[in-house]
Amino acid sequence: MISTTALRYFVEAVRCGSIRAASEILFVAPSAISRQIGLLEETLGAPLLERSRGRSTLRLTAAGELLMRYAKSVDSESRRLRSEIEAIQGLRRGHVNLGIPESLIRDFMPGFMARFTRRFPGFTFNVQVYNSPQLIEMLVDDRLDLCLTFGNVTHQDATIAYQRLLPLYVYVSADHPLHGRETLRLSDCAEHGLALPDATMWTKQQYDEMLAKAKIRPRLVLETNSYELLRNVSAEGMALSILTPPLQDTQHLAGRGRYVLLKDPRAKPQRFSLCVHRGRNLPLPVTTFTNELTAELEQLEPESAAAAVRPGR
DNA sequence: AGCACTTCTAACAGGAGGTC
DNA sequence: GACCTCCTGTTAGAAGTGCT
Repeated sequence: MISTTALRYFVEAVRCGSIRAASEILFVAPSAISRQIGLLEETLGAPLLERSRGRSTLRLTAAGELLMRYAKSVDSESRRLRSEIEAIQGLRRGHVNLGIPESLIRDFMPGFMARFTRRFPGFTFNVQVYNSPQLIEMLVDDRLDLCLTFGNVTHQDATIAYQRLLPLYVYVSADHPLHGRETLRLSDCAEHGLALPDATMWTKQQYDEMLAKAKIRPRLVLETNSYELLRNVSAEGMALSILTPPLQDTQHLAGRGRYVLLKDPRAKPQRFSLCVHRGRNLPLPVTTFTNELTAELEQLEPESAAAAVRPGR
């Protein structure tokens, strides 16, 4: 019998590329994950991962590929089961108070909500757009049912329903000298103008530390509390900006520029989380919405999605 | 070569469930 | 309720690997 915990750990380790990274997502020690995967291998009688110490990433064996396929089918079946149970319960109406950061206004959320309301036409929404720390405050005050945030969630009354780590990218306009590069390092950006978040944004401190560690004093062209503006001034060629990739690999999100992976040891990936109020008994419609949202987010592969965003129109 | 990062193993702790 | 067993977690230390 395959343990669901072990299967969840295995999937997360594969998704993160390392047991260490998975342990941060799952909030358990790396040894616990290693042992669960070891027990899975013992149960199935075959190695699932090609491990190597150091900084190389985990690789799936043939048996591991089969198990990943099995895990996806289990996930798909459980969603189908949930859907059928919802149909039995007649769950087609409800209201959701949702909080999202500005960067999701055009990336992912509109498409997801449209798909969701096609399935659940009786649902209505109130969507509030704020910075991540403000969203958490609103969540724990019960002004929101759930919220999506970037950055570490440290509030003791907020609990994380889903999260993943997103690598950092540099947004480069079509006519910029760095436009053709496959990857960039922080030192590559040093001689170009940068547009960065201002002090009201939680990412400012992270970026400041990152640039300081790289011994780079950026030529700051613009500071703002708007990620949309950061992206748009970069698209116009005014400056480079450091951003997370779009969650959805739609061409139109690339605009006039492209996202180039920031491949630098000092560039730590950003945490992207779906949060709910700890201990709060959520209404069934909100739980349904949360489950659907989580399921869709889990289907997304942000790194490949970002790589797929090619130089645009 | 030294450091940082990672995985693995052993020892131990605590919770849940079963039995008396 | 007390005791036992099993499961799953943590911590500490060893050892391998990659980067500078």
